[in-house]
Amino acid sequence: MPSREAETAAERELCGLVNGLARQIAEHVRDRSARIGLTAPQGTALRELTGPMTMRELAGRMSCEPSNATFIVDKLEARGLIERRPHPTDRRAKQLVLTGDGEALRDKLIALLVQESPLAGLSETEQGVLHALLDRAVR
Amino acid sequence: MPSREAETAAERELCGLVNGLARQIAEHVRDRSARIGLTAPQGTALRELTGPMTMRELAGRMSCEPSNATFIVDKLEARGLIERRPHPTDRRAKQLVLTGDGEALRDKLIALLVQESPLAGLSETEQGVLHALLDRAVR
DNA sequence: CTTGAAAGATGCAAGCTTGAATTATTCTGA
DNA sequence: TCAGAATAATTCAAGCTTGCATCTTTCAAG
Repeated sequence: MPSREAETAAERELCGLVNGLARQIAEHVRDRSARIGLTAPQGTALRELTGPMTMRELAGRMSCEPSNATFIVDKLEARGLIERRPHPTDRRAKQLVLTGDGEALRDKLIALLVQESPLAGLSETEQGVLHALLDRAVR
Repeated sequence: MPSREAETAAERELCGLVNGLARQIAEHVRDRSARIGLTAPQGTALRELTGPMTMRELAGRMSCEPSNATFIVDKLEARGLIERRPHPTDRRAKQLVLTGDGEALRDKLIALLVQESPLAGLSETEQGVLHALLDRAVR
């Protein structure tokens, strides 16, 4: 039976590993986004725009504050990749919609992101186990 | 056998989970650091200062750029928690050493960080499996 | 020895992120 | 109905992070 001390040390190491992997993933997104002239957060936003959604929904998917989503969407809108439309049923909200250019660039980005994913080192079964564990951890 | 498409979708979801957990860990550090009057990066630096080390080594442990480590160490030094000493064998480098106050505050922080860790939801065996998987992934 | 490449640390500009207001709109209960 | 709470989005200031340029010191090949 490991000591309490060794236990917490292992836990801290585990945190380090999680952060390291997250960092690697972020680096991957940054690299691929740069190839199409976008910053990492801009690329993340484009990736998460799987369909029309509100600012808040996008912020949730990007795991960032709504005010930050505003900042990033401003950039994408200025580039003509996104449109901010009035929400059909809630006048408080905006509905984000990709333009034609936005759609095209998103397809390109997705294709780039698939290549050499940081998780490629794990088999499909391993990814399944990892998924289950993380699901339980973040609960 | 899952389609290529479903496969990449699962992979993307997995990335989201990793980021989510990393975020939760960061939030935990931010919260505990705040209780002793430090920001999250300052707390991380204090936690990683397990002994005398160079700026570069600290940056490596914190997974950040050396220039950022400079910024953060400036703050901790101004607070009297850290000292920058000349490195004993390499005149290019600095040796970071905790002051008495620094040691005391670090102990307090470690004790706080142990409580209700985001990974507490996982059993010890599960943490072991997770550790092995992440190790393979970040390789 | 000496010259050039590399490594440690820092300064700075630019961009990212957060948290705390602010405004507009919707929801809820009396 | 209507006042108050809650929600969507935005603005702004302050702090964080990165990348690049610079300086100093060390290393390595000739």
